[in-house]
Amino acid sequence: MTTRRTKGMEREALVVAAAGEAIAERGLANVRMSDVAERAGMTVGHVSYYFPSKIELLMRAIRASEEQRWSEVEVALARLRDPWKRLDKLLDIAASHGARDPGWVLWFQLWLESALDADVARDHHELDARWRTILTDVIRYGVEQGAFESVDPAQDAMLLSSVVDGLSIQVTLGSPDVSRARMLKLLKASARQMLGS
Amino acid sequence: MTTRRTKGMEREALVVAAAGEAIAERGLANVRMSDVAERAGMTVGHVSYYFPSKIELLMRAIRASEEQRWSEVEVALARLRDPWKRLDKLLDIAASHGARDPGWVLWFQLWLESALDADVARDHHELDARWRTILTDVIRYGVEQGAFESVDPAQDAMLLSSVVDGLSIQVTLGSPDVSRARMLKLLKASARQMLGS
Amino acid sequence: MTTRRTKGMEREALVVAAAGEAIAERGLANVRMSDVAERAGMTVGHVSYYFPSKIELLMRAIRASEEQRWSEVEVALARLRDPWKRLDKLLDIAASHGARDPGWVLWFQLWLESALDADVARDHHELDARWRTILTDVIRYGVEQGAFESVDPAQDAMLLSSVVDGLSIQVTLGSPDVSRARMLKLLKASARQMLGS
Amino acid sequence: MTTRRTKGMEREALVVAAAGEAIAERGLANVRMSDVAERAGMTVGHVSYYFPSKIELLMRAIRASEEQRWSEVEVALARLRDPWKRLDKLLDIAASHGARDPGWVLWFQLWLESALDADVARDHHELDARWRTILTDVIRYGVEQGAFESVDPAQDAMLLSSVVDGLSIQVTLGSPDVSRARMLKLLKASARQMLGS
DNA sequence: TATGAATGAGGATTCATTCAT
DNA sequence: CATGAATGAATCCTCATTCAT
Repeated sequence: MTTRRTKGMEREALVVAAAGEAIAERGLANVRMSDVAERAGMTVGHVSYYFPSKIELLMRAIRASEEQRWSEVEVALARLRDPWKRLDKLLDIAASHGARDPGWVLWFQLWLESALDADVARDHHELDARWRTILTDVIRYGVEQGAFESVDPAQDAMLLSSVVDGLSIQVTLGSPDVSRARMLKLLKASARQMLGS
Repeated sequence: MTTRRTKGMEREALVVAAAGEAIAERGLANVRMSDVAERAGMTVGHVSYYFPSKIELLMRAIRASEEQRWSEVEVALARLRDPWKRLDKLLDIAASHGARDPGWVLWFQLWLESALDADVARDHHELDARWRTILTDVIRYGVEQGAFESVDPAQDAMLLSSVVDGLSIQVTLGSPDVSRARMLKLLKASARQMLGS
Repeated sequence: MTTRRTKGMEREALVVAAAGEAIAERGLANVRMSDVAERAGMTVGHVSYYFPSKIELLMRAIRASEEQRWSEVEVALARLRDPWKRLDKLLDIAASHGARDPGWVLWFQLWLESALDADVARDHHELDARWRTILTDVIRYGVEQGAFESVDPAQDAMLLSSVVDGLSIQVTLGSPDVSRARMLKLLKASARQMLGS
Repeated sequence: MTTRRTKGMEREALVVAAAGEAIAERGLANVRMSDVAERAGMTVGHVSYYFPSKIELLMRAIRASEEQRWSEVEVALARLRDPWKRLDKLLDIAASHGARDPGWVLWFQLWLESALDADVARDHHELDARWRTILTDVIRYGVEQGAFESVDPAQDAMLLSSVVDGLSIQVTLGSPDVSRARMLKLLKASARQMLGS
């Protein structure tokens, strides 16, 4: 049963997804409303009908991408009881999945735009804080379970997520020096040194 | 004595510097040839005369910015004999100097463009490798002096520079959670844990 | 008792009124079907359902506005027996009521459109002639009553209504030189010089 | 000798003239930048190069049209010594020259826009005041020469120019009741009644 | 009747680049 | 070397109108 309402929402999500893909591939500045429209299988006018301004559409796209990854994390972590496995899984999901990882390219975009526009910066801080909260929670869980040693979980999360960012940049850019496998090894080693008892 | 040649080079450098500033402030996509021209005190036509294409100008600007920071590093490190002081100084120069640090905004731009364009990616790797080489050399020097303990200086440089990147992103974006002072403290602590004997 | 028919007519009138207000405030060219719809408390689709074309709606709006003022005149004049009072009252109603008087802004619009479109010009002449007829009748009434002296009432009406137009333009545009009060004084003085015996 | 500068000014004037014609013929809202460009024999981009916004171009066009008529008046009046001839000549130039008189259609446009936009209103008042000043000066000249009788030349100018406006509207709209000849006769009669001794 | 999603033609504006001077 | 007028393609956005529900 396809009511008008659900149809509208489906198409809206379609547009957001199309925009996300396009930005990850070509970069915000090079994405045309017509590219998004074409990808979403509708007319330019209609994309504008949903999203009156280009920047608005793009912000939505980035947020949608992150929300999807968050729920992925939630599902994955809920299954794991062992603190180390839980942490490893989180790093696995959060860190870049390889050259041109769309999610990470969106972050590159977000960093740049945040540096230029205060409104976007607010959005960035929110998204960023969310990831750090997730990591902090995982660390706290490990401490509670007696598996991790951490005097300041929030600070450790900050440091660890910085390493995730730094190495993911390399991986996303296809650095010859850092494969995804090596990145994960380094991340896990860092985590063990930081939290291991 | 101002020959035609030196005059030409001066103006060229002027244009490159102007472009760098403009990109750091407004972002590559929002910089117009006329912005650059205005900043450099010349006409659009003349900027085009020096740099036939926009993208070429922009790449030059980023490279010039980095080269300046490298020579800054070279001068500063040459004066210091103590390995820890040398390392601290390097981190001090390399890490972000605060919200909207122009040099770091250019890196944001570079990461993004590298993800989208293979030619730019090559340039990025070169610039990035250069920084890592500098850090590796500093670590090796510390090991030679008996001050640092490092089995794999290149790998430690990779990890440490990742933390620099990750935290500098926060500082450059004016994160309420990471001031420059706190970032430097965290960086030094990380370095000590990593290399301290 | 609200039959389907009366309900339809009510809503149609609502749309026409909304259109009139909108045009007076923003000008025909800047009025969107959606503006009218919003004002009338219905959807764009529904406004289009009543008025298949935009121009048609707008013409209707102007005519409706004038018809309302005519009946206002009719009611007011019927009560007055004294020729001078009747003339003064007519001038009072017909002349602009101040800066941005909606009725007069619609006339500005009508003059412009009439100059560009022969169909509209026909409508304008009709509306304009109607006003002049009303004025001519008032003058004739004054002559019959022995109060006015006029060899050619139609010509006097033409002249007097020209002054009304000319001064009302100033008042509607908020000219610092002509307040509504001063305009009325000038109008009455002109009338007395023209028709006074 | 065609320098770059004079060439630039010529083309700018060309654009302004083209815009004026186009607006008078089709109305501001229906004039496209491309219409103006085509008329002026250049590209749309170039018209925008001279006039960054449409409204700006249009204001310039109206002002240019009036300035031309003012200098026409100046030349014509300078030749005439007789006060009545001078006044008649002014009315002759100022009043509408027939159906669709381009200058008057521009005034229709100006009245409308002034009612909707305060910035335009300021411009209108300035243009309008200029005409009234010219008329006032002509009346004062007549009084000085002992030919006219006027207690308040400014007020008489206001009234007379109102009649000019009111009748010119009729003539410009091709009213079957007012030919240009009849308008001029009425205007001169009004002037004589108002100022005649 | 009433809705509002969808269309698609079109318009203003921007801007890198060229080129005559 | 230097200018800046001129180009014209490209792009975002608007909006009257249609039509399935």
